[in-house]
Amino acid sequence: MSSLSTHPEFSPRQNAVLDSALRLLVDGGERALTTAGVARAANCSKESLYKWFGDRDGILSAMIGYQASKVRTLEERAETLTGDSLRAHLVVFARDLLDVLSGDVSLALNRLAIGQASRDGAQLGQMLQERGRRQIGKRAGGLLDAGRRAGLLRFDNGEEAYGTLYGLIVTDLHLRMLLGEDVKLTQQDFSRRAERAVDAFLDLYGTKRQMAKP
Amino acid sequence: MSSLSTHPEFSPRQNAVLDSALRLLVDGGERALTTAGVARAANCSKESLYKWFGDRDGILSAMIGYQASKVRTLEERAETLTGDSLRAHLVVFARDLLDVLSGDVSLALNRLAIGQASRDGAQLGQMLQERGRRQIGKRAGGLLDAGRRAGLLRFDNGEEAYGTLYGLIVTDLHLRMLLGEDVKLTQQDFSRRAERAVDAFLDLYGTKRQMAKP
DNA sequence: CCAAGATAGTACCGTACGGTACGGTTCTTT
DNA sequence: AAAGAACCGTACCGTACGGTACTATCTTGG
Repeated sequence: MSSLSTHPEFSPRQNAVLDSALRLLVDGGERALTTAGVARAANCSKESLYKWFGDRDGILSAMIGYQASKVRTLEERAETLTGDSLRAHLVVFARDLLDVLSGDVSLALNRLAIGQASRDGAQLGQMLQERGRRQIGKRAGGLLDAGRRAGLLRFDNGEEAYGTLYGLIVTDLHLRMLLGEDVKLTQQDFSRRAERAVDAFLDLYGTKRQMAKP
Repeated sequence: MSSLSTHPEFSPRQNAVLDSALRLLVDGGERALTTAGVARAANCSKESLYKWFGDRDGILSAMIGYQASKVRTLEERAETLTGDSLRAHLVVFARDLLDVLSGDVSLALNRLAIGQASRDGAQLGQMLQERGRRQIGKRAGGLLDAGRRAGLLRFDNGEEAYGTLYGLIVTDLHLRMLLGEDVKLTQQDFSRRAERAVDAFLDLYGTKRQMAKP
């Protein structure tokens, strides 16, 4: 039970502790994330940990909230869209999405939340969903809406269109990385993957006929 | 360290034990999967567990191998393909894929493997990948190849085409379910989702022009 | 019927971890 | 400067779990 509702957040000192905890989680997985370990890594006492975050679950929640607050999705202004600029914006979005999903902190937190999903009624999973996907989904939604207003895209259901775009970009890559597949290997392919996905998406939802691949 | 290579598998009694263990895992998550718990649920002694499976990790590996051996992907013969029958086959495949991914045992095992991914060098994750996705991917590959031979599909890279199909079908649904989102809710949408995904796929890779949605 | 192996049930051991308590030190406030 | 709060470091407690040992029971083959 942590207060993650409005914007109380935490003090700089507490954020530093959360940073250490994230580092610990990334390096050693959940098994390494013991209260004693966090205290040692952050040079703080266990007593302070329990005072600040309540219990271990409170630390986990705080870690997710803190990380989400760090990864602010930059809201880009996309006016005067042309077919080419829309495609370029979409490709950038796709690359950013892939970069976020393949980040070690993101992967570690997703693993953590998935591991706890059957325990705590998916509290952490809901947080990740809310703070992570909703955020980046909003950015994509804005982009898609702008494309539609410019007459470049055609769709009725924005959520569905975004889902399609997401699926084309990510496919089963996220799951494979979560299962432990070497991330470095897959990262080399990101640019090509982003472009192919966007091309396919424009094939499906674009109003202008895309040029066929040779 | 378990011997999962060829086909030694396990005795009926041991399979029954693995069944109990899977039940336990599905009901209570990994925390509930203690050696004492498995022994109690299966009415066997801990000593037998360690004799048969070596250690706790051996039990986990055996569970994955056992479950994979149960879910045999039926290899369907798809000859004399027409445009309609190809679409029908693809829709069936999509539904089957969604059903498999949303199965409680599948979700529990994926959660388990993901939770261990940072620990054991992704042993379990590799097993799941190998036994799970490769299997169902082969079925899809056969279907796609048949479609291409019949002149109904056009693609150079079968893996890529399958990846696109997978992404269109699943999008981020698998991850959401792994994070704890209510599965029953999403299951209602499976038929529609399967059809939409296949339609989009045929839009991208089909040779005949699909009819536009009204 | 008996010996030998396998297994269930239980008791036991060591360790690791979540959570609490406490003494000593530093920082803040008045 | 004194008083008080915050905090670090450590010690401590209870429990839970992985793994082992032992005994009683059951099965099986001669």
